[in-house]
Amino acid sequence: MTTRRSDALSRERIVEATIQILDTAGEDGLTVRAVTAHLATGRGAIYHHVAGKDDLLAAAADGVIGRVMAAAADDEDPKQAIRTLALGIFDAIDAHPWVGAQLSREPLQPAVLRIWTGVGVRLVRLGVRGAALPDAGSALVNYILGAAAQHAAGARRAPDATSRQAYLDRLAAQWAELDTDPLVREAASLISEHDDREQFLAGVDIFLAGSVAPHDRQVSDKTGSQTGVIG
Amino acid sequence: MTTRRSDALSRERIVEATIQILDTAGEDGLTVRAVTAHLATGRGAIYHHVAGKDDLLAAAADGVIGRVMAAAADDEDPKQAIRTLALGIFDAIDAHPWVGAQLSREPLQPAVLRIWTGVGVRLVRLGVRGAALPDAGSALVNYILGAAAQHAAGARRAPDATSRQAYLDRLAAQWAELDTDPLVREAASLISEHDDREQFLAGVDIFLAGSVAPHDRQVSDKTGSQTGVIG
DNA sequence: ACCTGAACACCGTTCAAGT
DNA sequence: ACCTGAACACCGTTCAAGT
Repeated sequence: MTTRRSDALSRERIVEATIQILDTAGEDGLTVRAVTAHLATGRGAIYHHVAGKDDLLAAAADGVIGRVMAAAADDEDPKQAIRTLALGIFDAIDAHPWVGAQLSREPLQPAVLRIWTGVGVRLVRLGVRGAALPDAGSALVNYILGAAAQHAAGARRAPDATSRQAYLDRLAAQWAELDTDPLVREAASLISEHDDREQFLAGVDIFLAGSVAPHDRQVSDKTGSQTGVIG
Repeated sequence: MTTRRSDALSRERIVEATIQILDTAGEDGLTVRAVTAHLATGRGAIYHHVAGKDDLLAAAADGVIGRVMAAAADDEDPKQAIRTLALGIFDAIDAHPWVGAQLSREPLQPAVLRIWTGVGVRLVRLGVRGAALPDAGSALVNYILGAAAQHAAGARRAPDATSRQAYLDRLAAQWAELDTDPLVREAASLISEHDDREQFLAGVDIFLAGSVAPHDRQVSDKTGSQTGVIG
């Protein structure tokens, strides 16, 4: 009674099925049983093509991010190019919330390396050089990944506009309750009016401004004592 | 043969046991069975005091972050106060890597609200006001959470100095392979020499520089079309 | 009211048996 | 070489029965 298989199994077809299931049923809905049922095969069949569930999730995220990076138009203005890239990642995670959680799970996965590279080349074009490049790169990448994960988690809990509003009101109320400072309370009231995408872009601009501005770094001796030097 | 219970069960004792298990056995080692065995009670006993495993993880993370926020010394210089707070969170996540993953999972959880508040009050003290406050706050919070999650994930995979070095070499090699730009390759070679804690602080300083510097924000009409206005 | 632990409805992964 | 699906070793959560 299951749909008959038309093609042989392959890593690509398995990953494609995984993305479809994640988009439809969410992260909790991704089970090996669901994937193999979708492909009309036995539960153990996929283990000939993928290492396991972790590999499956990383490959699915790379499928989504890979398309974004390939499609990202490269503006002549390097700042604008970085904004476009960041927004592309944001929109992709908005459309596929499970990617947001996945990118925070493993720094070495292909999708994250793609983002590092995309950000890296554009920062070079912006004129960032030497030791400032890894610093600015990690700042921007970590901000993008952090914001995307938080937005995706929020989108997962409150998918439609009404529940989103209720969610934000609850957040604003809780926050206002925590602090009596009138300025903080005012900021809390602004939460329910904000647009996630706008706010995300505002953060990108803050990091861009900070990356080109000369900043008063303190000497490293004073702060880098606990973890110490590696090796 | 199990150790006899000396006290009655309570939410605090359950959360304390959860933190101990997470620190010892990692996130994969946290099972309801492990918690109840540690407390020498039946598997279903904890459900009288906590909602479930999600609640348990959120409460454990709040336990760790709550202590950090309470202990964070408040420097008179508002920039230094922000650096101290960020480093406190970073160090806590370095010591308890599972917290890094947990904070990215749910924006409304107590631990994340604590961080929002701590960052918010210090930004006000720095002179950030009005609409710039939520923008700067979300930028900093999302950067802290993103960087902490990435660092924690790396620390989980490579706990000691030797495996960390091998890990970074592999990352640098993969990155250099992806791009032929000599400047990017040079940046990739710098990866294996960097210190995570130093780089984290450099990112905080970039953010601080960008928050006080006037930056060339573009008009919102041009970018905020997809998600649209809420409500 | 709180605790117990068997039972339930699931998981990911393995592996002998087939093609 | 690839696929099948039963079997294995786990999960989180529920709930009748006890105290």
